[in-house]
Amino acid sequence: MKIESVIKQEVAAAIKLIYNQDIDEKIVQITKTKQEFEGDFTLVVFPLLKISKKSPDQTASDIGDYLVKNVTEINRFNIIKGFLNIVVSGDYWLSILKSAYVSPHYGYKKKESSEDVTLIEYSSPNTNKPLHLGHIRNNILGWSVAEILKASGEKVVKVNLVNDRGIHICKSMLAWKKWGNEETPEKAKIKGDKLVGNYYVKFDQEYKSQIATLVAEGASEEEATKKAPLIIEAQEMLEKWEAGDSSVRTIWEKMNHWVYKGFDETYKKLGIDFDKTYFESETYSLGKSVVAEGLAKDLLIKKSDGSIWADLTKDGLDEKLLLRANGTSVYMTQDLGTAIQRQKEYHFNKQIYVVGNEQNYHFQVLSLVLKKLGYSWSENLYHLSYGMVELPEGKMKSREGTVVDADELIDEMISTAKEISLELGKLDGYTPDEVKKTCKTIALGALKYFILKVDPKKNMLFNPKESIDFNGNTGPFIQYTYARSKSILRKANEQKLQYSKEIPSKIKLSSKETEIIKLIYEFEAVIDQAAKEYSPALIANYVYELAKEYNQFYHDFPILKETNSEVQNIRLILTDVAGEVIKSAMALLGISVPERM
RNA sequence: GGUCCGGUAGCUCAGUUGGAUAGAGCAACAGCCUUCUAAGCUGUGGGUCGUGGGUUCGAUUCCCGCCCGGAUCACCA
Repeated sequence: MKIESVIKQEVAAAIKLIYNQDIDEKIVQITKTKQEFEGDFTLVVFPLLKISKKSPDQTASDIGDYLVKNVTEINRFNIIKGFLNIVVSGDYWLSILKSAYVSPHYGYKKKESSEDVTLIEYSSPNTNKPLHLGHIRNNILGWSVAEILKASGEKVVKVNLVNDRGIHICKSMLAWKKWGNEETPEKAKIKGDKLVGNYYVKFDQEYKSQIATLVAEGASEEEATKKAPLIIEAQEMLEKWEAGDSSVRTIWEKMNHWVYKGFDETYKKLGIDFDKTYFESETYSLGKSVVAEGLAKDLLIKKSDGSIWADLTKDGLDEKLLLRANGTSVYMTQDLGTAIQRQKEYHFNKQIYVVGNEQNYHFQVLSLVLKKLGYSWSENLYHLSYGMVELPEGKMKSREGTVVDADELIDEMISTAKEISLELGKLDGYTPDEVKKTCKTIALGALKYFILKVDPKKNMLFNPKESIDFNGNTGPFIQYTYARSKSILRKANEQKLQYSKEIPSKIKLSSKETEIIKLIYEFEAVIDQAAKEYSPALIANYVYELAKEYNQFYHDFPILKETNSEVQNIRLILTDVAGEVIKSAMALLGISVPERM
């Protein structure tokens, strides 16, 4: 049992004995003791004063005496301003270190997978443009949350829903057909997604100039936007696509194929993957029957033009269109359909959508409509909403060319990592292959950590210059700490300082050592908390704390110079375990740690 | 205007179910390479936790009002 729980129980027992009262364990508040005071756990005694009818200090001292007498793990206590600081014995922490060391996963026990399935959808790209910085946040968030959930014992299915149809793809297709001269990624020597993106931009430029011409000829802006020949042609193309026109479908398949190849490269670079990929071209008509059913049951309303709506005014929202007058579905219809389909397919316990906060309203409506239609699991849908990534100059705008391309960013990070590493002489004696691998590891570590350490729901600022910072609270700092720990162990091995698995049961730990063991001890709880809050940021900030603590520790105590072999042994074991916990924690963020750097 | 989210040091961010003197990093300044790797360590300065009220022994945390910033309120996805 966790030591906190033991203390809680014993405090309750103490109150029963001393003040002869039964209490609700909830009012027993056990927190971690602040660094500047002596102790490991702190009992806040204020809530207990009503029961004890004594002064804070007297109450604390009564309970403290009882604890020391009755709990073997508790050595002593001190009282400061109504806070009872409890000192847990070094032997207890030693035993924690020992059990962590002999367990196969060091820091935490991998839990048995439960039967509950969690579906997590992320990435969900459009196929008309390459991935950018915003997608990176989405992708690594989704992937990391999936890993965290797995670590906390859930069964997770990672899905991607590719938006491969619609007017935006037709725009790229049309521009390619008109001005592309049968260009291919191979001929142009660029990634397929980039090529398709270029034609999307081309379309937009030509379209704008057509609008300008029309406006010059006296049309209103609104008219011109609708009447420009290009947009009409694109719409015709979409209709042909829907009708299954083979020539349009052929171009569509060809260009989408290019894009997928490009996306796969980017995903691979980022180190993310999916268990299943859905395509909107296959799901876009889903949900129609559900809407029809809802209408038949009078849960939805039909307007005079034939369009079908959900009335959400009672929930404080507006009416929401579910089916157009011409019978075609909209975004919401599809999402209703896919949610129901996935429920049938996976019987998921919950489904998480990793989608930007601009769609908060959409997901609010999705849940409500499903509920209205009688699906009780609608409350198990969770929108993991994340904020925008902003640049120092402001928001990313594709029109103004201020979008940060995912591939370019990664490449830039890699070359910067290389520059800095060379400058510091970190890569001396590396083979070209090792150089490449290490720089990639560091660059991705920097990028991923920089993004994941921020609370998802907050908008975040991405400063390209400052993000490639390897000092302080950064991925490379943590990687560096791990590499150092490995280096110590290697050295110890060379010097035949073979440390045994036998941990002496009685040895005095320094306060720094105890701090590190406490952090290791917390790891499992942190994972559970992070899983509950879908928060990689929690893991990130935890592992930083551990790395920092450890860095300070081995600065203060040159382990290999230690003359007492028992102390040296303990420190080497601590080094080993702390390193492995850092590695496990970073793995949950999708960040690998190098053996050397 | 309605709804949702944010506002903590000059900047980027933490802050556990309400607890002690609100914490890191960057930037600035001053030190530390004969240790295992200085991508590091130590120290100094920097705060009316947007603001005004309320609840409480105790509020950055919970409730209400206001101010500022963002998102959204499409027969786009």
